[in-house]
Amino acid sequence: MRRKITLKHIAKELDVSISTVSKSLRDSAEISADTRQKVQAFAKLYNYKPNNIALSLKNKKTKTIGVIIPEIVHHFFATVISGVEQVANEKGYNVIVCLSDESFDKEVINLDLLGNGSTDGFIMSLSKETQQKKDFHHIQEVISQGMPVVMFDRVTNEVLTDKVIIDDQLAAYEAVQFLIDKDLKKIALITTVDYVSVGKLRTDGYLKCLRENNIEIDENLIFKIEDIEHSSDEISKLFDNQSFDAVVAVNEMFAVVALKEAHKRNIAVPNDLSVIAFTDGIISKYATPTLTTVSQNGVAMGRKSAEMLIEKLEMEETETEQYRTEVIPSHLVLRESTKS
Amino acid sequence: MRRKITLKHIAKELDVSISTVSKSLRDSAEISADTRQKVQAFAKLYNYKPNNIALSLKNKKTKTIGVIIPEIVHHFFATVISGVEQVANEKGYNVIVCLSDESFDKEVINLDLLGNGSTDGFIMSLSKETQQKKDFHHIQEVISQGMPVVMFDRVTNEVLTDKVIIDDQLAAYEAVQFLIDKDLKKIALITTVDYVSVGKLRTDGYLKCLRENNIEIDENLIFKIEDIEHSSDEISKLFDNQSFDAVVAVNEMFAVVALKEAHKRNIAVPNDLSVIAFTDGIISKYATPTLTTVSQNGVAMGRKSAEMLIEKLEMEETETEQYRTEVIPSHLVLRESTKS
DNA sequence: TTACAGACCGAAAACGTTTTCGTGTTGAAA
DNA sequence: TTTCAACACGAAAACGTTTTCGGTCTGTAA
Repeated sequence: MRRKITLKHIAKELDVSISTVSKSLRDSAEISADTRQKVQAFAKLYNYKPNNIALSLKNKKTKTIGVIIPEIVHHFFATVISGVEQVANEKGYNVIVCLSDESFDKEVINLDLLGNGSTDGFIMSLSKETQQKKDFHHIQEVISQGMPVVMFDRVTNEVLTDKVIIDDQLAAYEAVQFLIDKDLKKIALITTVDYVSVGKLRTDGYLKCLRENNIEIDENLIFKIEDIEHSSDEISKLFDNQSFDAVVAVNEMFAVVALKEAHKRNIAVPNDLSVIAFTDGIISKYATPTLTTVSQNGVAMGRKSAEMLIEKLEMEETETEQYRTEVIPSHLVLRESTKS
Repeated sequence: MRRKITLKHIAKELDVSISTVSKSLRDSAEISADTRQKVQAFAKLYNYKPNNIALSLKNKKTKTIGVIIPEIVHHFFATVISGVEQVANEKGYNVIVCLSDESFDKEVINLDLLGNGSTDGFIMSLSKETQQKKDFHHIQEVISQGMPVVMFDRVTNEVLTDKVIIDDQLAAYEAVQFLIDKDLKKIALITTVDYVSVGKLRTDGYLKCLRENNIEIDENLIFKIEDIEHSSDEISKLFDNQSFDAVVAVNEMFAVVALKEAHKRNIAVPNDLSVIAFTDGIISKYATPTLTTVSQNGVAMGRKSAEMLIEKLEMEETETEQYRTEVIPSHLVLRESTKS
């Protein structure tokens, strides 16, 4: 097992100094063409590659960015990582992924661990628990130590960073307006509990749209679901007790469950019931009928996040503390679950 | 912006040597209780944390493992990462993720990049292109430099490593046998082109089972699809030209497309047609009807891969070159697309 | 008083780089 | 012959750790 070869090995073998080897490999004019050529040939032969760790230590840059997300088994987050990876790759960065599992403590641990030199900056989306606790000291901490942070999707205004979001409120507004334009008035909303920021915003958009269309808000049509596990029973109850001609769900799963419930009760979609889901993921494409959704372009969010972070990283330390919030456009993807 | 504090800073501030600080923090008996206490207090106050990069350089260990997968926007791979992350976390390792995008070149680049000190070992699943080219020199390369590699799912026998797989052939066999036991004889197979190792194995299992049940093999019922984009048209053709009473698909997407095609033609599932898919992912759960699948426990594969890799990493360098292949059990998850 | 043990601490090397600054040699110009 | 520039290379510092090996005290026993 050939061990990794270092400058020192080459130097000893060729009976020159380490400096000479280093300079030769970087084609410094300081070194004679002869020596340069000899060193380069030798290096190539033994497949020399500089040690990343040593470089990181020297340059105080790791060329890696840390991504901390609640979970990866979630199509949206997977697409975001994919986007991050694309531009990271283009710009010569590595991506190190950590999962918070929706836990505040794990988020703290991850940030702590990676914050000590492992990465140059962070891209993150808050865990549910963190959003609930409203405790952001760990994020503040890494920022105050000079690490740029970009937050996406689940963000907070209590800490100054760059942000990448979709305009959830507007998107919900537009989805509801779309339904109203089809002359649907009794629109149910299946959403999450309020502390999930995006759930809250989408609910706000829903409310705002109804209000502006002078449609009375029926609290019974707003259904807050805590966890996805029991969503089926819960949604069944909604169908039992209420009548409505459209449903907006804040995620795909809720929407599909509603779809199935309608199917079970012989309610025809989209003729008797229209359904719109948030998050244009894989489920929507393969549901029966396919789901009309609000696109939530994860790849674009990931790309934009990475671009913003890398820009910060490579900016001369001019210290112009400017924080931007980028809004990724979203639009309705029309499919079979709504009338055309 | 407080910059990161180092041993040197503490040393200067407290007017002792760096060695003393280092030893104090590790509670060495060499240092007087007084000094120790003072240093520790100071370190705590300024939230000192040792620099990971410096430690990596010194210890020649990074405590990170590299994961290289074809793509992440794919539920199965996401679950694998999740599994890897779980045990990595337990054992104090970080996970750095790279995507090959099914490209041989990107696989080489990633391996190359991370191989130079960034990670202690690799967990990977081959890209399609790599499987096609059968060129594994890049993997051989990192191995010969002393980095352990664990391959999962898409593996090759042409390079000696630990492996984690499911017995694809057996799983396919069992799925087909299940259908035969329900008295279904005309069983179609929707699979991928042969160079994808798992597609090949599943096809083999299908063939073997038919043979052993003395059912004549009808080549027209074996349908190889190159890419998922045009699968819809292709599968439609299959329905046009052939008649069959069951379908086995090597992935969820193919299965759902078949489901929809049947729906369109008023073929009742499961009464007139049974469908079984490979890869028990999120689509199967939400399809209509829900899909009976061969479970492919990604989390378990990820966990096992990580365990094997870390074991190798922490093994005394006894050089007992033993390579194991672990088979993750799979089983049928019965849902609505097959008769009970 | 001498010697020696123990307690306490610091210098320095090592990990693998890059880069600055010297230093010695050569050749040509004065 | 002297001087100086150009050329070719090496020594050493720096990044932040850990650890080995000494070294300097103080106090105690011989």
